[in-house]
Formats: sequence, C-alpha cells, structure tokens
Amino acid sequence: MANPGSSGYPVNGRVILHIDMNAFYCSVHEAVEPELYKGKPLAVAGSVELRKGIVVTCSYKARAVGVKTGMLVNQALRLCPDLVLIKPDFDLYRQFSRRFMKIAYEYSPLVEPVSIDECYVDITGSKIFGAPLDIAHMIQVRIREELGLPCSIGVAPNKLLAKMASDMKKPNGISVLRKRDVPHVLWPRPCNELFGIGRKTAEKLKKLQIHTLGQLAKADERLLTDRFGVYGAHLLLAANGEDDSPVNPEREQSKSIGHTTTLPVNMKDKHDIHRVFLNLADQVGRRLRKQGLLAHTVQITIRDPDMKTITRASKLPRASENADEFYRAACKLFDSQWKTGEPVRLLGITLQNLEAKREAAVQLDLFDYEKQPLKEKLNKAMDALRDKYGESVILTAGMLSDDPSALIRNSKVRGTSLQMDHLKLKGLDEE
DNA sequence: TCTGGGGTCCTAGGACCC
DNA sequence: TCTGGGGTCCTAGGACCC
Repeated sequence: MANPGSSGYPVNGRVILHIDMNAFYCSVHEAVEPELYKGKPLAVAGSVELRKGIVVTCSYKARAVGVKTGMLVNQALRLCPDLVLIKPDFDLYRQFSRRFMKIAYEYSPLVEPVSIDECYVDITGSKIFGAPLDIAHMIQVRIREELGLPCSIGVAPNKLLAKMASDMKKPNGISVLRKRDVPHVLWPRPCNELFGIGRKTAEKLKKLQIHTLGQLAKADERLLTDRFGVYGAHLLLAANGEDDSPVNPEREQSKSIGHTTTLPVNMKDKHDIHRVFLNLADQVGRRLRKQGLLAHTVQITIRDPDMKTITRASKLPRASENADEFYRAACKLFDSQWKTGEPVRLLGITLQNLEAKREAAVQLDLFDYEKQPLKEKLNKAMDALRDKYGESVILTAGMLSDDPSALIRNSKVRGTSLQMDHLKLKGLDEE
C-alpha cells in the first residue's frame, strides 16, 4: 500500500476484507445449543448412519487431538472417544450465514458472498467507520457478541491476498497481507497453498520443476501458458499477489440448487430408486420456491459402488418450480441410463439454469392455464406448513414407505407422523 | 483408509441454424 | 450434391473450493 499513513487507507488502490467463519457448522451448533455442545469436541458428520460417514467439519477441540475434515467417523472416534457427532442442518447454517453477512453489510454495500461461511467486503470507501484494522476488529467483535460465532479476517489490497490473510491466523485472528509481504510470506510455501491450485494442478506444476510459489512467481510465462492456457497467465499473476477482480455484490442469486445422498445401502430396485428421486425432487423444489426461482434444467447424478460418477441433464419444456416435474424428469433420465440390476451408491438431483420467478415470462399453454394456479396454491400451502411445523409435517405418498430411502429425508419422520392429519387440515384452512 | 454434500467455473463436442 | 465458417444451445465431465 502506498504510504497508508495513520488512516491505513492507500492513496490509490483498494482495501478488501475477507471474513472466514471458523469451524462454521460446529460453531453454529455451539451457539444455538451451548448447554449441549459448548467446549466439547464436536464433529458434524454425514446424515447417513447405516454407512460409515466422514467428518464434514470439526471443532478446534477435536482438531487438537488430530480429528480432521474428510476423516472417517470411525477413525475420528478412535482418536477422540468422547467426540460428539452432530447431523448437519443446512437451513440453520444458511440462516446464520445471512446474519453475519448482514453485519458486514453495515460497513460497506460491497459484500460478496463466496460460500456459506465466507465473504469479501470492499471497505475502500468506508473511512468514516475508522481505519481498516478497526473496521475488521468491530466486525469480528459484533459477530462474536451478536451471533456467538468466531471468525478470522484478512485485510489486503485485493481479494486473493485477503483470502490468504484470513487463513493465516485461526481462530479469531485478524491478519494483514500487503503486496510487499508476498516474497517472504507466500513464496516459501508449496504451490497447492495458493487459492485455486488443487492437487491436480500442483502435480502438473511439479512436473515442470515448480514446487514453491516463489518458483511459480518467477516461472516463464510461455511455459505456463503452453501448459495451462489462459489459466497459466492467471497463475503467474496470482503467485505474485496480483488480483484485480472486483468485489461483486451481485452474486446473490444461486446458479444451481442440488441435493445428493449416499444411500444407506447400495440399491438395485428401480422402485426404491424412484422413491429416492421423489424425495430429492421434493427437497430441491422446496428450496427453489423459497428463493423465488424457476428451473429450466434438471440434472441427475448417479454414483456406482466403485465411486464412478456420471451426470445426465435434460431441459424442461418450460421453467418450473414443481417437484413432480423434477421427479418425472429425473426418473426418465435415470431409466434411459441405467442397466437393470446395476447397484447404485449415490443419487442426486440438481436444478440448473435458474431464473427469478418475478422476471420469468411464464408461458402457459391453454391446457395448463386452468390448473397451474391451483398447483401454485398447493405448493404455497405445503411450504407454509413446513415453515411452521418443520420439514417432516407433510410427505408425499411415495415417501411414506417403510423402506430405508424414506429415512434419508429426515429422521424425525416417525416422531411427527401421528400429528400429520391434524396439521394438514389446520394449515390448509389458513390458506 | 476407501472416501459427504453443497456449490462455481471452464472446456469441449455435437446439433442446429444461417 | 457438396462445400465453408460463425454462432448458439445443450450436454457431459473435470477441477476446485468449503
């Protein structure tokens, strides 16, 4: 930064924060139910009990004894016998995600959500709130006091360095990374520590005798572009700490909404498999409607027991928000692909090509003109019910079997099914 | 050791149209 | 009947991230 002086703001250039929530899922559970979880070694692990799951996130207490993300639950329990396992609750995480980003938004309108637990904030114009470090500190304190959640914040002249900075001190850290720090902080590190370089790219770089970020920063541009195309030029800039991409607050609309589930046991029966799709279609449909969107494309994912994964997609005749249309499209795709008797390990439905319902020119043909509004009302009624009473209040007929696939949806099914008729009637009357 | 579930972005080929 | 080239849409898969 060019002579930041006492203000901490550069004469030219930007000030970017990267806010990274620490052990987000576990921290949320700790904040919501401290009496159950506070100070204990925690792990959020996959929702399927009948198969060995893996650790999605774990608390720092668990990390201290060697538990890591991606580890098998069994293995984690051997390392940490008193590990508390928690099922993921993505609705809850999304709710807390919105709340911490709202706090950031009070300091600048330029907030870009990157994922559920991190965002960039461009505070170049936020001088009235104080120096960059003061703002970072205020945001961190407010997130801790108002939401009960820890976070790390990186302060830098661009997004890339802010992201690297927030990673340097966890939990509860605030780190500054300037351009001039790049040679001594970044360059000694291996390539895969740069955001955007994964295992595959790191391996390819190794073959070019490029092992550290310093070597990458000084590599021949021709060599990189020959090997990686446009991406090569980007790599060179990134290793030098250069990144001029803007903080883009216009990213709030999802590009896709999907659900996948690893089945409790490998499935071979078409009807069982279709039931799982009904379940998945119902869940993605509900999330789609919650966001006021329509989908043009339905994609299914099929994984076999050897982990070989394929996707198949098809475009709907017109944009839709109805689970039954997603369900039918998914089954059709599956049936056209699947050879009878082949075992399946995982199934998924992802809705793509999304469009805001408000802006959609909904084209109703004559035949559908009458029944369309009715279906919409029914969707609304069911969604309202579930907002009020929880996900498992209403189930479509196909989900009410005693086969294992019905349990994937929600383990609370059995507990609430008795109240179903009562709630169903009450909710519909209100509509 | 035998691998979850949520995403984004990019590439590439084939179909189709002009 | 054979020919070129550009553009768009759709689909499949790979790499990456959290």
